[in-house]
Amino acid sequence: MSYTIGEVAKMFNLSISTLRFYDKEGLILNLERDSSGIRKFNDNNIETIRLIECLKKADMQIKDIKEFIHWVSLGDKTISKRREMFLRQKENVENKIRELEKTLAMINFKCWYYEKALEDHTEDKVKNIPIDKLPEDIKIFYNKAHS
Amino acid sequence: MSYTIGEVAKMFNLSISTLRFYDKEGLILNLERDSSGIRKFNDNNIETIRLIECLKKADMQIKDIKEFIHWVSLGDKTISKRREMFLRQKENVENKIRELEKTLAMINFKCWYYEKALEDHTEDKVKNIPIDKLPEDIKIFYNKAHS
DNA sequence: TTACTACCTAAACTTAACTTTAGGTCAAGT
DNA sequence: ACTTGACCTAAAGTTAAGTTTAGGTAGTAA
Repeated sequence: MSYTIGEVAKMFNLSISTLRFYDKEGLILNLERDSSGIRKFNDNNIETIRLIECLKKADMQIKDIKEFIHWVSLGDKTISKRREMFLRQKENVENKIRELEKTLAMINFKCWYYEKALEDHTEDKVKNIPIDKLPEDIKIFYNKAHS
Repeated sequence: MSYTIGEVAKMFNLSISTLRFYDKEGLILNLERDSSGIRKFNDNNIETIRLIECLKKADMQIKDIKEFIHWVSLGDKTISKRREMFLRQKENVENKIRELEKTLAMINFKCWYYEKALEDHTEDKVKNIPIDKLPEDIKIFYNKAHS
């Protein structure tokens, strides 16, 4: 199975120029072309793009993804390096999830706060509720957001 | 209680120039100065910075945070707008967490993959295991990453 | 008095990750 | 024959979010 750049762009919701940019950066190993120079993406290339998207979500930089791809091209002698990279990224993403859960707690607190302000037609009342007088479930959000 | 810019920078692990940049952008309302022009951050300003950091983690842009802060300055008549903004951000962050959980599944799969490759001293064996022959717990990672 | 540290401003610079532009090829349809 | 649409390249441009630079003030410590 092989795909054109336009098909792949739609598949991943990336722009065509982004895919060309990844290719130019050397992120997509063994990307073949037809006789007139048009890129033909195979399933392996698709998996690479899925991986790139994954590593981008983990906030890895292109230059580091590039380095990883280079290790792949060096074969079995870099297995250990690559494993360590993924172990680091695992930590990374786990931390990021924890951070986002704190962020969500802050946002949940604010949602409650503005719900209350909307009921009261003013912010003044809810603003002055001391922390220990907050409803128990809301106090949990507040404390998580400030931890 | 009031704090210098250096103290606040340490408190949030931000650079001093970042805090000045936020101030210049108008993100910190009612930030006072002493007689020689030195910024004095009060508890309210500190809460604002905590909020900015939270909204940044939700991937909100400075210009949108600025808009929100502007709404705050307009008082009670913008309560509804502000509430809607937090409701959108809640969706946003929840999606982000779901995405990161998918990312984590991919990374967990890769960790297993390279663990196996390390045992085998080669990638060749693990690379050729068909999806339906993967250990059940690993198949879960694989499927989640490809969902 | 001089040195040090922490603060200040305005403006120029940086960086990553694309995106846009300008100009071109190629196959298919009318 | 010609137009359309999808592809191509190299190179310049964009954008956000800071960071750095250059030059200055103010309080303290030896």
